[in-house]
Amino acid sequence: MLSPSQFIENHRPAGGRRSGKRDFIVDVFLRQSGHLGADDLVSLIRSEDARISRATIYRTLQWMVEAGIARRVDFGDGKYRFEHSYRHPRHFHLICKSCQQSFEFLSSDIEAIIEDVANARRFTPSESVLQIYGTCEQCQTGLPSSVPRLPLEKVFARDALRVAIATERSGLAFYTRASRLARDPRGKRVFERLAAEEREHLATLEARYKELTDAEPQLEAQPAFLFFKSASNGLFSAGVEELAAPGVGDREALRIGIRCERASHRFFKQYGERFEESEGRRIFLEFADEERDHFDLLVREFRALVARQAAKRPRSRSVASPRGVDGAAKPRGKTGGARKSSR
Amino acid sequence: MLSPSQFIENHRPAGGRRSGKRDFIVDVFLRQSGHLGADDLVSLIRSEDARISRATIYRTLQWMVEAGIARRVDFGDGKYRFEHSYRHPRHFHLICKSCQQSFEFLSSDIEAIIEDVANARRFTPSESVLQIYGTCEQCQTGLPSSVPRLPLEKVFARDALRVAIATERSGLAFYTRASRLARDPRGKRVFERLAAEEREHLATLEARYKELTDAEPQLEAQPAFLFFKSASNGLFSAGVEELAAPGVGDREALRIGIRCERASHRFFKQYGERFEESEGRRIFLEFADEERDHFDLLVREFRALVARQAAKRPRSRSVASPRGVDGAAKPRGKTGGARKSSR
DNA sequence: ATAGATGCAAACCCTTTGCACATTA
DNA sequence: TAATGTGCAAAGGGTTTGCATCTAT
Repeated sequence: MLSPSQFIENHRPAGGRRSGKRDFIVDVFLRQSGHLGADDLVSLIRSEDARISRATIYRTLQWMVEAGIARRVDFGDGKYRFEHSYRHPRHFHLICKSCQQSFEFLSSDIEAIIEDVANARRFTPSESVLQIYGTCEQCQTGLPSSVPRLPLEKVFARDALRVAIATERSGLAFYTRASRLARDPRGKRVFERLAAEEREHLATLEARYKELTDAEPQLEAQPAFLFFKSASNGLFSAGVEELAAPGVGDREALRIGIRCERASHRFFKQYGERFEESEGRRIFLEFADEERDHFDLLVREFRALVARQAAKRPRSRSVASPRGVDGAAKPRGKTGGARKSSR
Repeated sequence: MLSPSQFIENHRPAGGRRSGKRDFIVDVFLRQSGHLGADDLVSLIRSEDARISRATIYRTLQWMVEAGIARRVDFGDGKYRFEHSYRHPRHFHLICKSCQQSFEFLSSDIEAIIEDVANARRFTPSESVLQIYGTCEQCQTGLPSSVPRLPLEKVFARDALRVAIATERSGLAFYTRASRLARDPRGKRVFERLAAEEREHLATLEARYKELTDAEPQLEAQPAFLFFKSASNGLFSAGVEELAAPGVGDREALRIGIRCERASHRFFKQYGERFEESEGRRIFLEFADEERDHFDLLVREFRALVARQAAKRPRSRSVASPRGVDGAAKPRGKTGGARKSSR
């Protein structure tokens, strides 16, 4: 896992030269957790006993933003705030108008809609800002928060694990059911094998989750950071239901599995990649790889099944070949048998 | 329909006194369609040959914002812009970073998620800002837009009608199917009657849609303003599918209808109410009323059915009474028959 | 008569910049 | 030594405000 200084080194642009003051400012800044105004940073620096001019602070903030170390956010009150991106993914904000505190969250569903809207207008989005203004719990009740705020980094990892676990669970349900339904003995074995794998992964993930929450007892009580509603019941839930439909044979089951694994792979890859280096990112990317492996296995199996069926009934009706994990139709291997088809 | 001056009068706060200059500024401002910076408004005023000081413009803008005539928006480039709210509902923005043009849209799905997120944090939202920055079509292709931009007001009305029509269509499908399925002759008649009503309303809405688009040939080509994805296939679509499930009797059908009508009523009411006075708002609110009428009819019918069944089989298993249109359990009328139940 | 609206210029706030000086490679 | 970073103070842009002067009610 990246240390703060490695993080800075990775982002330091070429051609600049080093300076103790800048390093000091960056260091102080990275140690903060929330959003700072330029002025807040000046006071921080001053309090940590260093005499650095306001202009340098501004220039360093700009430097950090350009380097990708910091993000500039605008809460609409006429001054900019800055947040660092070290183990801190891009996100949206809830902003309390009365105490100016802010809370962070991320919603994959909102991001998906944003994509849709932009597409509909043929607009190429580069960055989206969503701010919910209002009154926070404390300002309303007057009571202090019952749970102290933990660093976002941990909550993020927790939520990433939760999403992965939900997906794994629904995957397990899917393969268990599919293996029960399967008629073809070879297909049955594949589903059983996948179910076993899911069970194992699930155990690993749950252990990791336990480890994380044991180390930080307050962690489970923290409010959510990731709002991945469409994924929160597991990306295979729909597939499980589809299995229940009458007339679903081995081939259909494979196809559904392929679709779910592809969707799942894409989901975890997409989010993993857009996150900053962090445990959450690692969880997403590792999981994406696993899903890709399952995907590949299922596709191989699908091809084999089609080949066997074609051998039995050479004139059977043609079958669409599953597309690759990234959506394009995969060039068919030498397995042969499947015929190109419409629909 | 409200005229601009009525609109202003409705918003004018008590206790102020009238002034020709302010009136003039407001008038000029309301005649604009996009977003103006304070300075743009100053130039506009100057070009319309009036010598009004910058300070007065700023003060009037503030006055309008407080009165609800204008909204202040922040595109993140260090200056505020203002948009009026006359026939112009709150919305989100797509902002082109290269030409600074902005495009407006509204998504009920995003707003629903925002609610969820705020709830999860026990945060009381008062206002949400969503801005998608990026590059617009023209700036990318270099070509001028093929369709000239029409006033938002018309696009809004068009989209409101589209949502209403989709709902009406799905409602028609629902009642047609339900009437075919119904066993009880009285239930059948009710469903038939509702299907007939839907057909009639649908015709009215479609005529209105045609009228609107005939008057403005470019209207249909305008990009969408309302992104009501979850509603765009009609709020009864799920209900139609549920009817197809095995074992759905008259009572279940009524129940599904009640649920759909309630959801539909709420949806149209909620949005209708939050829109500024406009044709779109009227469409939403009128439609909400219709849905409420259907809801009431179905509930009466449900009670009657339960009563009849109870008379036949006095010891039948108990049945939940449908809740009122606003979600709370309705106080039962004198119809009697239905027994309080769990579940 | 008096609260409220207007004009002018100055003040404000946050941020950027010009220029002389210091530092790093 | 040549390019880059720093400090200071001044400028910048957008917005607000104090105060004297009008003007509606």
